[in-house]
Amino acid sequence: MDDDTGTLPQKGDFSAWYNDILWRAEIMDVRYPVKGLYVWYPYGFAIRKHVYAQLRNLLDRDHEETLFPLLIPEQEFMKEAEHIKGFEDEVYWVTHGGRTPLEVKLALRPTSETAIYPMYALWLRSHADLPMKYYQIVNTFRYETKQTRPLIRLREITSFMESHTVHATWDEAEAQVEYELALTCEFYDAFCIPIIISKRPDWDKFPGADYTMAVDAIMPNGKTLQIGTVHHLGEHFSKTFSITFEDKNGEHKYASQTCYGISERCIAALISMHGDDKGLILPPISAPLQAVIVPITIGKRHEDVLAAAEKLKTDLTAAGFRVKIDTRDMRPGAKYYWWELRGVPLRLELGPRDLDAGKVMAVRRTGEKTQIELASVTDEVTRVLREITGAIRARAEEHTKSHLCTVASMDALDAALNEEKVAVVSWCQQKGCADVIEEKTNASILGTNARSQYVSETQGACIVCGKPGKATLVGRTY
RNA sequence: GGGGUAGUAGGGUAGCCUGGUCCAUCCUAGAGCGUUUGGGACGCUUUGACGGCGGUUCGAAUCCGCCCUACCCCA
Repeated sequence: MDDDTGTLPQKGDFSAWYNDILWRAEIMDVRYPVKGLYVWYPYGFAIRKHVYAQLRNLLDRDHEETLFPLLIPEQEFMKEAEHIKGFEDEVYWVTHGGRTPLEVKLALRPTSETAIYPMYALWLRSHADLPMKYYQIVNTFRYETKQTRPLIRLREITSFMESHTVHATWDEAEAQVEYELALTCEFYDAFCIPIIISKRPDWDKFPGADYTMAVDAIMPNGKTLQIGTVHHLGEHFSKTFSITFEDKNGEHKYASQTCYGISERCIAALISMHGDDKGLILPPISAPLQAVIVPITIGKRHEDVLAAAEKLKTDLTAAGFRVKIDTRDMRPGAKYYWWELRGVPLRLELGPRDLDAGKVMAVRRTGEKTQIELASVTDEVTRVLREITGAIRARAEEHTKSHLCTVASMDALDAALNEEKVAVVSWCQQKGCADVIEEKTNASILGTNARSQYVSETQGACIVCGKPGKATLVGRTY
């Protein structure tokens, strides 16, 4: 393959690859003239639609979807002290209605606790109302001061799923945290994205939470991307917002709460984890088009081939697949590259030769090329798409496994990080030792209590002070 | 938070210091016509820009001011 034909940067240059593929594959347009705000192209939005449909399916098992306002009055926003401290530098304020200054400033939600919880206080009366499990998928605004990146660090998060649950006891809320972590695992597994769950250190938890469980994925360059969080809020917010209920004995008690969030970073992970030098690779469940039919129309067989392609499309569509025929006036080769860039999992090439043989050429985005019988095409496509999903998952797992290692000294940690790996070290859980680790390695403590099939819980001596420590993830982060 | 560099058509560049053109230029970019079509075809025709607002000037992509945006470095 000629070097000068591929214009997409190699995936090894991940940052350039990522920026380039977003517009080449028509996912996001970064040219909107406000910093940190980006535009979804229709193709990108179609991917989003399928990803979020899956998220809704999972949540709808036992949550209910709702919708709260974008604007939050200042006095509500300012109620919970820790929460304010965490967000006040990043809040956009609406100060005017037309030309009239507002008496009460209105915050554009950076997250919705302070919009939702005053209403929860009104809605919750009795233990019979519990548990309450609601979620919404909305945009949120944060005035990011660090460098913004499409889908990753945004001033308008366009697709923030936030779940807010209320429970009678702290233990029930804790069980809910576990349940939502399990949902997250299932969600990411559907898109073949390996994740690592860990408990964030205290200084990195959500402002106003008892503790934060975070979900990270390892990007191609070894940096981690936080793609989900579940927070146990304890009674911080219920005390502030008077979210109380009458228990069976008639006593008034504060509720215990959780919140849980996933944003369009999940799509950044989807793109980054699976794509290659040729472009996107979309797991079939997320692909706007699961198969594209490229008719090879030569000479007088035009009509025969097109008719056969139409029938093939009709059969596959009836079987529930998302399929399109590419009838554009382009050479077939150009179409192949076009759809490979956009990550379509399966290409079906249908020409006169195939037609005579009663077959169609099936080319997988993951590499293999086989002939399948037209007579049993829906069964074959079902099987092939399942195998493609399996191949994508295996590749992602291999990548994640190869970017993780366990080390026992600062030097080894530094070396591992420079090899673009995430490391597991023993750490005594003292802030002082964490500062030493973070400063010397220019990396971050991700968390403890790691849960991953790739990381084993180990006990050992803290790599800084030598006291007994716990297995802790350290990595460079986005 | 502090500092630096930059913004020219769909994308990429030159021009700017030293203000003055009828056509600036390159492309896997756009539009049109024709010949093509089993892994990125070719010919011809053609469109299109100086980030925004204001200032200086007979005249501004070029000089000045403010703003917006992007990228890089340092905390």
